[in-house]
Amino acid sequence: MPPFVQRRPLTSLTADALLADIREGKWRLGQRLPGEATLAAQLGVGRSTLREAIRELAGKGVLDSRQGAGVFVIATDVTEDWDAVLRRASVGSVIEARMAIETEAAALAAERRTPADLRTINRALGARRWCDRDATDIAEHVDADMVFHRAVIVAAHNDVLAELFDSFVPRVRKAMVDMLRIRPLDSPEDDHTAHALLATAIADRDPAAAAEASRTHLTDLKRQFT
Amino acid sequence: MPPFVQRRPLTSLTADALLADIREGKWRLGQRLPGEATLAAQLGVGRSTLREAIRELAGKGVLDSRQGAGVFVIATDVTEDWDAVLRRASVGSVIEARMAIETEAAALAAERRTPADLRTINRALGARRWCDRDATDIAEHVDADMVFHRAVIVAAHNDVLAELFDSFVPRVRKAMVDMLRIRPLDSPEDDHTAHALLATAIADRDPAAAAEASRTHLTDLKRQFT
DNA sequence: CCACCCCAACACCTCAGACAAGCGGATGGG
DNA sequence: CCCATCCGCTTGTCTGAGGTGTTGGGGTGG
Repeated sequence: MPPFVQRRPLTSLTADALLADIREGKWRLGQRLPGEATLAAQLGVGRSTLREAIRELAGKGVLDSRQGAGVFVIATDVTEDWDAVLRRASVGSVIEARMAIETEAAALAAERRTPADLRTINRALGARRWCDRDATDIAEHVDADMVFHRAVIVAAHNDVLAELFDSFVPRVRKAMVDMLRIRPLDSPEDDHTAHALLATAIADRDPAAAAEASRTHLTDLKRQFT
Repeated sequence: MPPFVQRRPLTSLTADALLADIREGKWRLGQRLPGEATLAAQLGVGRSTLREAIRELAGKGVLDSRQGAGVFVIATDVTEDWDAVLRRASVGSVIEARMAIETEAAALAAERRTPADLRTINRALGARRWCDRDATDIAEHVDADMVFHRAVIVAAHNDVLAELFDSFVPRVRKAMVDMLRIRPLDSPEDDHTAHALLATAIADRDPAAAAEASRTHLTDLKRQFT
């Protein structure tokens, strides 16, 4: 019997069916799915179609297929959209989270920074200062600031912290641009000094000072937002 | 660290190659990609392989293919699946990130905790102790531990930190269960004392002590994993 | 009895080819 | 100028074949 008319590709429908089965616990977390041939026959689709459906779920992080072993469930649900959380949260909450990440990263960076990391940080610091004095575009200021902070995070050599920071960038960037448009920094010179202090602490391999410098800077930042 | 180059399915490599091309702007947002046959020839892979790579990127929300029309770029960057990052990251990195979040949250909790928060924390602490002494299932121990730590995070009254912690739970939970199965805690009593110390610091509204207690506990934890 | 090695069955991976289904521009009639 | 139709190109789906990696069981030596 030919299938009913369907506007959506069979691949997509198959992926939905599989996800529904996984959600209702037909196959548990970490468990192996039936073989391609078996599953394709059960669902009444061709092997290619099933394979593409599996790929789609693999892209979503639900399935993982290992050659020779089988296809395994690695998540029972699609993860919540992280951007949505950040949009919903207040600026204060985001800065607090940023403080948690950046102070820790600053301390780690002081311990782990390589000469190359140091060069990147100092170059970013220089660009940042140049922007402070000459550039007129506020967005450019903020971007230069982000580049510097990201260089610090990278020097910590921790992928999780780096990824967290990257998630925060768009939200923080927008908030900072909006704020600076309304009320510019009281003292650009002090702002630069705070950043230079952080860079120096990292160069000196002084974790405590680096964390301290990062914390005071972000505390000031938060005060401006409230 | 795992080997830098490891045998990966051609499908996955192809998906990465496409994503790299998109990121560097070879094809712009909303633009149509070359036809499957053309692209497959260019990349030197079979059409099925290319199709599965496209399907994988479609699952990530980067590409969208419409029958008869072509394949289109619908996002130039992939909001990296958070779970995927945590799976790929080392346990050490995850614990370091956890340290960043929990020490900050502990300090905030000490300032903001309500009487209700305190009750929840103490109840979780009690359940945790009970598990230490009577329960036999390792997973039950770990779950009780997670409940306690989550109660602390909730007391910080910061949605972003709470959401971050929740993202970490599955990964950390699995790692802890695996580890405890191989090598149980040296001293369950000391472990309980460390947690009780944290609860007391929060009750006393002492941010520095709370952060300190949280940090020492997680440092010990990290030591066991390395 | 245990530890180790070997191998065959099984699983996914990759390719090639064929035909169906759908979109979009070109075409030609009104 | 408008619109219905046609045709070329694109993706969708299926099938069959051969390749590669994993796993677990049986045989062997200690």
